[in-house]
Amino acid sequence: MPVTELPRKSSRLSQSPRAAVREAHASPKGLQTKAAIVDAALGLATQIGLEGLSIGALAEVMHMSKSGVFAHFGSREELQISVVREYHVRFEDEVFYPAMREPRGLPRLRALFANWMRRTSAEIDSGCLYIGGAVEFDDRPGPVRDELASSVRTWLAAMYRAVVQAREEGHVRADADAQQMAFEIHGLILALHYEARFLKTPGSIARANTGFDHILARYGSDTGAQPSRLIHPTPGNKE
Amino acid sequence: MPVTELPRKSSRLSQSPRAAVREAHASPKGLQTKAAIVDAALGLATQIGLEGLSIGALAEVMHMSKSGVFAHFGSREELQISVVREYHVRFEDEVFYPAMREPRGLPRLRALFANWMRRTSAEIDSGCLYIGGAVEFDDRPGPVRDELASSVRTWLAAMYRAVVQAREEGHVRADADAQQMAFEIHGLILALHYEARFLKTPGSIARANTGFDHILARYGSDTGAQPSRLIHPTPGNKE
DNA sequence: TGCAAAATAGAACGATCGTTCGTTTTAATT
DNA sequence: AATTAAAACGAACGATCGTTCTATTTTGCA
Repeated sequence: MPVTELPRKSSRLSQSPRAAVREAHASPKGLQTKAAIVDAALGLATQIGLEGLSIGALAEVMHMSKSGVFAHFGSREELQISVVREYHVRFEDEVFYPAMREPRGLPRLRALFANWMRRTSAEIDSGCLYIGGAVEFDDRPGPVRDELASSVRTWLAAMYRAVVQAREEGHVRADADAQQMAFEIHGLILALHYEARFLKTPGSIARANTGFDHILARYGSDTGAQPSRLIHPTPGNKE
Repeated sequence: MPVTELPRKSSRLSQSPRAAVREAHASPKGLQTKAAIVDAALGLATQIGLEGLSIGALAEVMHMSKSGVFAHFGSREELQISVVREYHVRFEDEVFYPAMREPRGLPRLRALFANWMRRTSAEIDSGCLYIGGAVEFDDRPGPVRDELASSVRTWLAAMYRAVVQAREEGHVRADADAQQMAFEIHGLILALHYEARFLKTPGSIARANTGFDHILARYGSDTGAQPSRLIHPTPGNKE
């Protein structure tokens, strides 16, 4: 299974030709307000979903006319794609790149999960676009779904790679199934989002952290398996 | 934390007064077509979501007029609630009650998970209302959200109860945290739904089953921890 | 078989949606 | 300061939404 490296500025480089042409003729002011629109759109989309995101509501938030907002994207679909790309960039900056400063192996894997947890915990109020978008575009083919799936796969591949490296470093058992381990970790994040955001079950954050410890204990090499504490323990885990 | 028993005919008994009055004057034919409408609506809702469910599309599927369909419910919201109730009833019949025939403790817990897995596997094509609805009604208060959350909580409480009973029977460690165990199991189902339905990752079903074995191995009492095989192994787990 | 009631149809409503078009205002450049 | 292009506006479009109303058909019961 091929796992590609997360490119630093992939979001900007991989834009559709249409948007690229559009921005080639754009003036600084245009780019600035477009960025502001995308920012507001991201805020709306994480709350009411990518499908619920309407240009009318977005225009109202921006104190602009519908057509004024619309002109920056050319279609609602292009707006949705821009929102997904923006989310992807922020996710990278907040979760992926900071963890890359940790040494390969268990420290980096811990940092990836800790950062992921911190972001998901914050998203208990706002909502996660990768989770919400997955449900909305389950069986709705098209460029928005492709963009979403591509972003998520890139992130999960990074997680998988960290597990493989931890195995190479001898921090997890040599016979550990990296895909299996990444799958179980993914489940913890999803359960946290579901139970904390929808059901509002108290203690979900602590349970996700504990679940990660359990996974590490299971797959940890018999030699250097510390009692496993998170790099950056989130304050307020007890509730 | 109180865990209530799943009442056998709760769905019929707990209907809103408005719908109850309506059906008090209903003729057999009316109830019959209403059931058919709810059935079709459930099919649509699992695919495009409860929010995407429109009366117009539903009427087209039913070969009826919009107003004809509408009259059975009085509002779109009441239709959505009916769909959630129907989903709840089917979930009970398919997942919960069959497992109750298994003896308390580990066998029943295994059966609950196996049935849950079987249903979620089938829903890779159709979609799960409990998962999709949770995302759609994350922060959208109202009776639909209440109905959804109530149903899910009832089911998760049943799962929790099975874990507690397995602990009482000595099938899992006496110091095991039942809420924690139920949380981790829930995560496996969510990861399966996400990776199989949205990302179409091969092997997800097998990974969910393996994850359950890992959880049982972790929490299993040192005495009677069999190598853990599922009651009803789903055919085609390898892919 | 006749009669009342329930079930369904059909048309129309106000609202909102994404989108288009022509115009006007604003910004960037010479 | 003048010129040109980009940005924003405002009105309107066709479509679809949930809902309401009245009329018609169908059903269940005496």
